[in-house]
Amino acid sequence: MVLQNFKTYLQSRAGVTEEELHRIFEIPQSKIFEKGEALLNKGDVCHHAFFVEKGLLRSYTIDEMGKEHIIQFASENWFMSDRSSAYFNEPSDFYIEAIEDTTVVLIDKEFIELAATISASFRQYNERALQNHIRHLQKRINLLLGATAEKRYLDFINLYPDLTLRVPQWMIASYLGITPESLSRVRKELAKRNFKPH
Amino acid sequence: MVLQNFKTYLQSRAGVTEEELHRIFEIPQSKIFEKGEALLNKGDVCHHAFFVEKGLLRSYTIDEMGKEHIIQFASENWFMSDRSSAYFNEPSDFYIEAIEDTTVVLIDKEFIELAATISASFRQYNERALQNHIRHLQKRINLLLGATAEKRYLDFINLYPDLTLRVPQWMIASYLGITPESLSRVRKELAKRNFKPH
DNA sequence: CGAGCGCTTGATTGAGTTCAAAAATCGTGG
DNA sequence: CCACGATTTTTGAACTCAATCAAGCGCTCG
Repeated sequence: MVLQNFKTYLQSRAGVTEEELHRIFEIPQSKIFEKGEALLNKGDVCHHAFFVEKGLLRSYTIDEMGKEHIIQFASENWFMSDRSSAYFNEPSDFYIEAIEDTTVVLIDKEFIELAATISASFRQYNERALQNHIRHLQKRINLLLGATAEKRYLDFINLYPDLTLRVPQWMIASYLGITPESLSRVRKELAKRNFKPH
Repeated sequence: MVLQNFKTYLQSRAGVTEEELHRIFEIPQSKIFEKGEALLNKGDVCHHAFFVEKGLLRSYTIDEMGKEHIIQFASENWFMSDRSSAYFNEPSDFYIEAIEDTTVVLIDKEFIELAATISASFRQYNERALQNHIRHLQKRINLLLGATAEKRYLDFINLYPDLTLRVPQWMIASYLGITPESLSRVRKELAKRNFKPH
């Protein structure tokens, strides 16, 4: 059976037992998206959360000037979704796209509800995840309000050391809210000051 | 009885019935904070959500440079809390303070749980509020990533026309992530271009 | 192997900050 | 109710960080 990461995740993170797992696992479908392929387009209603079994996703918006702003990355064992769109059944404001060839588990509302019914600890976990999401967004706002380009980058590589290697630089720049050129200069400056990532 | 706003709110927004209201209303306490008084300090665990019955609150952080960054405002019929701190029982990263003399309803976990037990529609409403919060944070991140000072300000007065009049300008500037001087200039520029708020 | 994409580097520009000080507004005590 | 001190807002000038524009390099993948 594939989806080993997802199973392990449900057990170790969400506290779902082996037995519950069997009952839950009737449902989930997996799907492979190629590098560059879209999982969700602006204007579509988001019907799933995507659990990344293997690979790398990004979500992003495009503003009136045609510029991309990356909202989030998701590599192995992360979820990606447009919560607002899914919850309110509204067209999404953003895009979700595969940065690498990516295997995802499709998680729809029925799955969540079933899992929450079957496993109390899954329900708790889900609530916890929501709160964590808020905390994460809050922190990002704080960084954007106050921190310089360099601080934002340092925070990023600190928080997501694995992503730093896999995500193209211009996408990291977009996530940080700076231009690729600026990021290049920040990195140069850090290197000069003898900063070694990892 | 005071707390009329809170009652009306529960009925009209959260769909709580008159009958349920009587059972729920054993609990909530109200409290008055004077202008400038702190409702929550950094480092404290946040044990309540505050419903603003009358008045105006702000939440803000202070960064390493000693600069304030305003997270959120809350006037009548809004909630203010540090969700993360309350949920995870962690010391809060931020401050909550009264901008005007403010009457708040203190809402603790027991109240939420009781209300959710008694009223199904309250439970739904609460979930909805959480999702809305996420959507709101998301939007703010987008603005901070892409928009100029002017656009951010226009968005603000569009979203919170009432606050624009009651909140000191330097606080709005802090919320927008710009200096008071810059905001003053933005306003001047808008006035010159014959822009009339309201 | 060549075209395109991503990264770097340089020169220039510009939005917003900083510092300073004046003008306007607020609030509080007499 | 007025007056005075404090806070807020405005204005000006110099400066700074990051954006923009432009060009070149190197890699990859078709």
